[in-house]
Amino acid sequence: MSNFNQPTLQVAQELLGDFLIREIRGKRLVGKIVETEAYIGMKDKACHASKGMTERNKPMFGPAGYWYVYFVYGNHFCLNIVTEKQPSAVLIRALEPIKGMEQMRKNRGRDDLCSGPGKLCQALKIDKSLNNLKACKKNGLWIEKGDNPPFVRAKRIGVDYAGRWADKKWRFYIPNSPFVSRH
DNA sequence: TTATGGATTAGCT
DNA sequence: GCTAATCCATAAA
Repeated sequence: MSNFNQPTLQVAQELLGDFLIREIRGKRLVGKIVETEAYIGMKDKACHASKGMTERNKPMFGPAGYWYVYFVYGNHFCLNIVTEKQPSAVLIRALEPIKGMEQMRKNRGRDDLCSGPGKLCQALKIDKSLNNLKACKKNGLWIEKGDNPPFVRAKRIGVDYAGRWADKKWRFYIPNSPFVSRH
């Protein structure tokens, strides 16, 4: 996946199997993307952009291919890649750790490394300093193409407040992977 | 200036 | 299965 300026559902599906690469002081942490969710436009009540542009969500109103990182529940960061023209993004929910597991384990303080949006941000040291930066090597966080695996689609998680939008099957993951988030 | 609640996680029953 | 923890962004006043 290199062009994020295309329909969000398509980006969310094509990202599965791609590699998320984090480079810190020359050291690389690598994970394969195994779970994503699409948040699409201002009508989608589950999407932060549905309330209009705010200080927090403004990266989604910018160009595709930029990171949208936000803080939730007083504890956790979530990593999204901005897509297409309308304010939309794909939430990266889980990774299969590929490289740099020792460092991830240090960052996390436990063996459960990347099986959730908050977990993978902690494992890869992703925080608001990356917010609204382009996904490229220069910024130390980018995506490289991998093989497209078979996947299934399901309802998004944690958005029950969004009414009928909560029923949209806009979550994609690799079935039977031990690395996807629980629930 | 104050109040509210969340795109979660960890720990416990 | 259930829920406390935790704090920033947002909305209300």
